[in-house]
Amino acid sequence: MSNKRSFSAPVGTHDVLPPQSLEWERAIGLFSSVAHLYGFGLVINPIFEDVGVFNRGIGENSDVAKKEMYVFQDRSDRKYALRPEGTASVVRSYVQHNPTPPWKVFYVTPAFRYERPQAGRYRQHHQLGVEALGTADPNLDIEVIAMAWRFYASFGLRRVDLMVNSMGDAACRPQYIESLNEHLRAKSPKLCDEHQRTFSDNPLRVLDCKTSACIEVTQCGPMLNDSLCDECREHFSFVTQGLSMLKIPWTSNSRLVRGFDYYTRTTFEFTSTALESAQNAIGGGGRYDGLVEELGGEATPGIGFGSGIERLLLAHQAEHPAASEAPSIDAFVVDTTGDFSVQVLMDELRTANIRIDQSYDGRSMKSQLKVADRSGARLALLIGPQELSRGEITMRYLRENDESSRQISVPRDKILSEIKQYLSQVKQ
RNA sequence: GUGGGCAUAGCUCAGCUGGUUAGAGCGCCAGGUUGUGGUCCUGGAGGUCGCGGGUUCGAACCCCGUUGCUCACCCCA
Repeated sequence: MSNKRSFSAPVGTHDVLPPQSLEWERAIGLFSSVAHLYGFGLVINPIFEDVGVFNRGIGENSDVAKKEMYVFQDRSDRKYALRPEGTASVVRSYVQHNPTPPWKVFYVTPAFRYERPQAGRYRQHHQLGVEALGTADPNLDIEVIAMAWRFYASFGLRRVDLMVNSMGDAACRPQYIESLNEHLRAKSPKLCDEHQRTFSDNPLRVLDCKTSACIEVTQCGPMLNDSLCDECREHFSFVTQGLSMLKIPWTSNSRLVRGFDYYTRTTFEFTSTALESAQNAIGGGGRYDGLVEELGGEATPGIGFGSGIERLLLAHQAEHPAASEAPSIDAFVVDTTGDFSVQVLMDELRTANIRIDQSYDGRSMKSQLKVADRSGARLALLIGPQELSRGEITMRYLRENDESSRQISVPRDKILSEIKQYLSQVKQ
């Protein structure tokens, strides 16, 4: 042991190691291919931005901007923040590059928020998501939600609930907020302790409050979906009809107020009913028709969706506790000769897309076979002095039980076809 | 920002009202079989009992502090 002090990952962050990282690869790979099915292309943005991108983007009064951002100054005293979510960065890059709309992109990114960690909540978590800018067509809302739905299903999640709502737009929301504010002001002594003080900062947040006091007050107050203007009402009804046509089950939740200020019209959230912890939202999103303008671009509508990878994996684990892992290599080379020809053999097999591993440090055959077994490989390729001198390889079937047919001798130049044949036969 | 629980081997954990060389299972390494894994048997390595202080003849155990982990509130993914 060294006497140097050691380090561990910062609070609220985690190392993802094999074999668990295989699940990450699966989630990201699947998401990428589903996104391509819907015409989205990959966008890669910096993980830090001028702090203004997020302050203006997600709203200075949001909890995230007020107290959860990782803000820092670099050596030239510029003020930056680690991205707390994906959308604002993507919109910033849309404004900067001015691509031809509709611009449909997907991303996979870490996201940083300074919060106390707990089950399903971390200081660095990871999100995958899509953004589509340049059209207010409600068909796009349907596609984005349907894409998320399809992604969850193909990932293996069945116990997912979808809630949708409309937040109104610049025409009708200010009026609604005003009437809600009036209602809250009149009933303010009946609100929960916190919202008695803070309701006027962002009255919509009170709708999201889980205390019975606030629920009682808001229940008898004005409802968002009753005060939508005709355009918003029509948009919302088109989206929900579309979801029903696609047989995607949804429920309307007029209390669904998401945490960022930029949302307009459609908002939605997916929760996993398999998750027992308090953090059961696995993804969500909505329309943000004012955000591009807010970040200095031409007025451009947009809609997006984001999902937390950690929560996806938690939900998957909750639904499939004993999911088995596919072996990650095909054949394990057991070599007791140390001859260069073995290195050449492995090179040849890998070139032919056979996944090969070996053990190191000149261990005994018994010990190497033990490692071969543990590796999950179906085949062991034994090469000792005898095989070497005869130009043969002993191919041992590690997953066969019948002792009499457990291994065969294969000429060196037939080994590749023999391996391929065996693997294709067991893989189906 | 607030509150609860927990820190003993790589992992999961035992360790009695404080008592002498700190344990188990799994994992790892080796041997039993000098060319054969997954079963079995034997042996081995691996711990300043999170860290610092205090009480005591004596502390993994009691007290205080501290750090970390964890769960919940708030909010979110």
